[in-house]
Amino acid sequence: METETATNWLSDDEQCAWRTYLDVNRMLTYQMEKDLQPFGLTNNDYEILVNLSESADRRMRMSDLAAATLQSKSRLSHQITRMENAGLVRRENCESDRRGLFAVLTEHGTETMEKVAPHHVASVRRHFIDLLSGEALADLRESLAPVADHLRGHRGKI
Amino acid sequence: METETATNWLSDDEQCAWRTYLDVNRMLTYQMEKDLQPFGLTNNDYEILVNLSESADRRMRMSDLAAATLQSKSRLSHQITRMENAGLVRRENCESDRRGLFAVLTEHGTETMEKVAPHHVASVRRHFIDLLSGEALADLRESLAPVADHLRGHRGKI
DNA sequence: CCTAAGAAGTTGAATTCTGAACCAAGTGTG
DNA sequence: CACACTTGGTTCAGAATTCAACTTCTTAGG
Repeated sequence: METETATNWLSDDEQCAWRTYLDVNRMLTYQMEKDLQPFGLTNNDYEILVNLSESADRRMRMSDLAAATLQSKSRLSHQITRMENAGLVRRENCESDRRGLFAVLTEHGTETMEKVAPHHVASVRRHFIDLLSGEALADLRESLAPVADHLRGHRGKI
Repeated sequence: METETATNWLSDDEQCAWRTYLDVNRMLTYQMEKDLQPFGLTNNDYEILVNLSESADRRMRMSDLAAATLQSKSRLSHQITRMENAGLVRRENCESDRRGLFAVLTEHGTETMEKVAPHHVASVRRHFIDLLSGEALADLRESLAPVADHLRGHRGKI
């Protein structure tokens, strides 16, 4: 009597879709990183800058920023230290909760963001957005949104 | 006279699609990593194992493996060293080109692969494939394939 | 042949990332 | 109020990654 459940392997089509997805993923990340390099920024740096620049007062609590970027507190702490040394952000105390800190975009950080953003958008267009039809893009969003929701609800679980 | 070209910012829809894509990307990577952890493997480890196990004689030249996984030679070298220490692969000399080395799956590597693969497939299904309809999956593949081709042709360029 | 150029890999130092341990400050409960 | 518990964040040590030499072997030219 078979107790082990037979593995539900991926069909050829599924396999192919999955691999394509993985490939795009990796190559796109790689390319974005390359396109950011001339400006002395990494993908991580840029993501922090985006998050801060879109927040009220260009500031975010460390833990919110960590959650938003799906990084560990530890990693974010290091990351912000580096960006602080680069003059892009600074840490500021939180009045209402004295354990807390804000990461705040500096003037230089803001300028950097304004300078780099157009190039980054161009890069995103060139290597992704503009290669998809409007319909394909809409489909992509609709297909991926439930996946995103699923994964968001799954944080930290097995 | 304006010499600078106005930036072609992303529309709301484009922005949303792009962010969803990025989010799925990050969360999915994270989740795959977590699901592999109980087996003592990382995503990188697993990818190497997949590549090797699908190759003739369960072996690949170091540089081919590096190209296939989009890693630098250096990184792959370190990675293989680690996996060698874990008994998953071994290095073997190449007869026809004495500079060359093969990374070869060991018996233990093969067994590990056989043990882990079903769980990994289940994970891929649970967090991605099974959340998409067959049609969505086909669309995804068709949409992403040109992106993959574009990026493949772009390796290393600005 | 002999040499220069290039390809295959490795190595080592500097940087980044991870995970656990830690400190300090807020929260809630009897 | 005092206690334990949680939350916000940093720090340290160990592991992984990057980057720039460096070694060995191959190949192409003269």
